[in-house]
Amino acid sequence: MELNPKKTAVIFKAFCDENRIKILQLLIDGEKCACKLLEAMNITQPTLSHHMKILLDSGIVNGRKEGKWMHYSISEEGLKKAQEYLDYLKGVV
Amino acid sequence: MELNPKKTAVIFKAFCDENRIKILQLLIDGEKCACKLLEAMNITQPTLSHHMKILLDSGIVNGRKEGKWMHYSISEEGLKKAQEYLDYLKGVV
DNA sequence: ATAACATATAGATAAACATCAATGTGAGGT
DNA sequence: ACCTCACATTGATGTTTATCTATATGTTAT
Repeated sequence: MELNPKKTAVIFKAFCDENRIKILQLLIDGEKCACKLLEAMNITQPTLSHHMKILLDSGIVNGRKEGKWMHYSISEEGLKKAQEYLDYLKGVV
Repeated sequence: MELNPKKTAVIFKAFCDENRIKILQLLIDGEKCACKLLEAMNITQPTLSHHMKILLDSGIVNGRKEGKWMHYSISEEGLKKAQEYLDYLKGVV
């Protein structure tokens, strides 16, 4: 079980900002490139870039570069880690 | 499913601070009063009070007043909501 | 009623964070 | 080589958050 408080906090940073929740929502139906996310969000390109960095650092989102484009998708593995922590709190683990 | 980005962010605020993760860790083995949490943490009493408020607002922690003492415990229901959101992201729901 | 205790609230401050405009980087296309 | 496009990085700014000291509130014991 993940017991390091700092690391755990970094994982859940993914979910504690309104715009990042919106971004995750957009990724539910599969991988999207940054440009698609940008046009769906009401923020500037550098702000999106900032949020994507936090999402990558959290492990909740995967990034894949293809030519000029950056493709983002939800990480099953990252989600699993977050779920494992919640299970741990629940006393399941 | 919880779809409101703002509300979802409030739930997960519980987990995105190092000290709150430590507090949740202390609550895993059952209900504890604020004074017990305080002596286990390296923060002042008002700072603990501040974090407990955020944890209550998130729904992840329950509070119960008994005389002078305030007893806190992890909320199964709150955790369930958080888990449902992660399941939703996973495409389970 | 008074004192002591547990917790909350108010107010101040510093650090962290979200945001933007401007600029840098690196990949294709001409 | 040059230009354009997609994205990242930098630097500045305002807002939010974490933290503290001081004080208020409410409960119990004397």
